[in-house]
Amino acid sequence: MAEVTLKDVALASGCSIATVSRVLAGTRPVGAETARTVRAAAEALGYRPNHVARALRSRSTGTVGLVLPQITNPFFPSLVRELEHALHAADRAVLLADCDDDPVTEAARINALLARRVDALLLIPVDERRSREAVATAAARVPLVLLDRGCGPGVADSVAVDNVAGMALVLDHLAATGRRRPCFIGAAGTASAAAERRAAYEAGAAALDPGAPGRVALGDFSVEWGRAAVDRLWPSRPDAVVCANDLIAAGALQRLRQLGADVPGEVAVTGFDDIPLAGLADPALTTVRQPLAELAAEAARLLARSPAAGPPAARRAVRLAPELVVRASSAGPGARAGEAS
Amino acid sequence: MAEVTLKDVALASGCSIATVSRVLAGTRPVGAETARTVRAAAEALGYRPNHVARALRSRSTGTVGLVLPQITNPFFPSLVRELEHALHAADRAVLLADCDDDPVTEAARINALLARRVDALLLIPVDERRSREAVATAAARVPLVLLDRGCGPGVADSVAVDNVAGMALVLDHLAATGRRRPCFIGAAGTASAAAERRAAYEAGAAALDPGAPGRVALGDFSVEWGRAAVDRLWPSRPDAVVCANDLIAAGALQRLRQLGADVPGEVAVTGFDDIPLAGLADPALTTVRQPLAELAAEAARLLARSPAAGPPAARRAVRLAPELVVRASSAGPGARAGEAS
DNA sequence: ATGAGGGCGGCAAACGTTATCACCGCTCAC
DNA sequence: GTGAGCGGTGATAACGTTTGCCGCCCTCAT
Repeated sequence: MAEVTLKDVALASGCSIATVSRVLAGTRPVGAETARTVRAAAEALGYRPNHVARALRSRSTGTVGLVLPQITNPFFPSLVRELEHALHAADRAVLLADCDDDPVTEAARINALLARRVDALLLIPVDERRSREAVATAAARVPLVLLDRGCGPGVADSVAVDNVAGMALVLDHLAATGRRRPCFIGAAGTASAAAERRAAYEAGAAALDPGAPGRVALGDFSVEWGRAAVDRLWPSRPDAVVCANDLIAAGALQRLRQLGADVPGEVAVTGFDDIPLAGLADPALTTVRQPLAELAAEAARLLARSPAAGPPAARRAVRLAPELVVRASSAGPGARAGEAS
Repeated sequence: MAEVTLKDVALASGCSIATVSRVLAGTRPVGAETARTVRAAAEALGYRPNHVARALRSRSTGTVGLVLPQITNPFFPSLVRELEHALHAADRAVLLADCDDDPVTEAARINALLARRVDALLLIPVDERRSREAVATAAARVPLVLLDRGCGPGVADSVAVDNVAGMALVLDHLAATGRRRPCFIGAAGTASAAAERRAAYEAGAAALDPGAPGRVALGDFSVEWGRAAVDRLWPSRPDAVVCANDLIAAGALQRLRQLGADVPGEVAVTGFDDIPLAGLADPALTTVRQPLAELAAEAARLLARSPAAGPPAARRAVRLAPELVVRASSAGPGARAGEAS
């Protein structure tokens, strides 16, 4: 039951510790015969390498920290899943940290992870501005990749969905299905997702109808705000409600139904992110799906880069193309509610 | 920028490495004057202890593995959040592993975590039977606490909600609001949550109405099954549909509405777990809330115990009391749909 | 005065690996 | 025939801590 170490295997296979290490780690070529003997001995003794010792010596823990604002935000679990799988495939373990949507605990968690000597950090910043300092200092110590949301220019590498393209998909779809009077429920603040989606809507809607690009209401990314915004926007009778994410859309949908509006007959509703809830809403929500697996793969790839790599200008910002998922909530204006599905 | 170690601090403060270690770790009493000097030096140099070296020497990484079936299951994120917080409060980092609902990858992840020398394992087993072996061997190596679901008797300590009590709360509530012809949509299989909730329903319903304890349909814990089960059960016109979890209930609700049933006027629907979706459903779902924070705290507490602690008989199985959350989906039979809220 | 005891502090040995260096024996080319 | 080159191997020094043990000095009781 005692822990079997390299020394034991060396003893049992009649060669030196160094050789055993080389065989097992494959660091350097080693004689075929010796290799076989060593492997047999290791197997027989049930040797399991000690990652801690390895980490101490090689100065690399094979561990990456994953820091996110709130795991309970329904958009994150799917992303976390993809990240976990991508990283595990690269033999890296994931140290999870939940920030409670608070920049202060975020900084604390980052430090805790750094103290644990993570090889790299994957981070979804809580706030564009208030996360910046902690992120910047962390980025100076380990490779760091920003996910989903940005954090100011040149702070670190980042990978996210192309919000502008996504919003364009939505507007094109609405235009193609005959909607002419859209409005937008978005989120205030400078967070990249909020700002980009908002700007993209305004640009796209203006192109759609130069005369009246539709009203815009700004709150936060929540169901409650979706409900409240509908109360504000519905009186002007838009024929499409474009929402900055699925939570807002879920709230909007709920309130519209309570108000007796016919979705999608009278008004279409669209979301963004394609969280699991989107397919379950009634009517099912048309939305923009993020390429989660690709985002994760790209993030994992970026992580391989060196820590203080070059000047800030050298930061990369990867943007991946989203996909439109058309569901019942945006069926043609003539359609009656519930007709789809 | 080079890493500052105990040696540097020792040099700067004019005492030995051992003393510095003792001051910083508080292992043994040390002179007040010396302590101050050391602390000042450490502060000045920006010393940050190396957890890896510490782990190697002290044979404890301060890390626990969290293994779960599928982070995308909407019940888990809230639980993960509580666990992360509870563990962080105890200065332990969380290594996350997602099993894709597959016992084989589950075993692989457990081994990977063990190789990383986690101090303990927190595990939500994928399957009552097929997870058993991997769990048992893991439990022999480190303290292991089973969460939410059991895994056979005496395999490891476990902490979960009291499913029987929860189901009783639901049935009492339904009886009190005049429902007399309940039915149950549950999950097949031996998983503890499925089996316990099913058994509890049967016992409770039989007590409610000895003549006809209501029909039971068994599938899995999914929205799709909820929809399908309603098709099977609705023809017999129950006045309450008791679901084994919220996903099933969401599906049932959706299908019932499609069929034109009046919820809750004609038929009440209840769920279990109180996932975020429950409050968003329409009508909002009456359900049983799990005491997540308490579950997490209890799990963290149990983790402190020793590894191969005593005979299997000594395993503890903590059960915590749930809470009934009454929402619109089970308002009195006389109520019209949408009247609540 | 002297021995016992206790509070502090230092030395050095682990912990289990990987990395550096040297060495050995062989082949090949000159 | 000898030196260079090279694949394979072994000693051994790190990596940064914690910790057991010893020794110092000061105090107090005898």
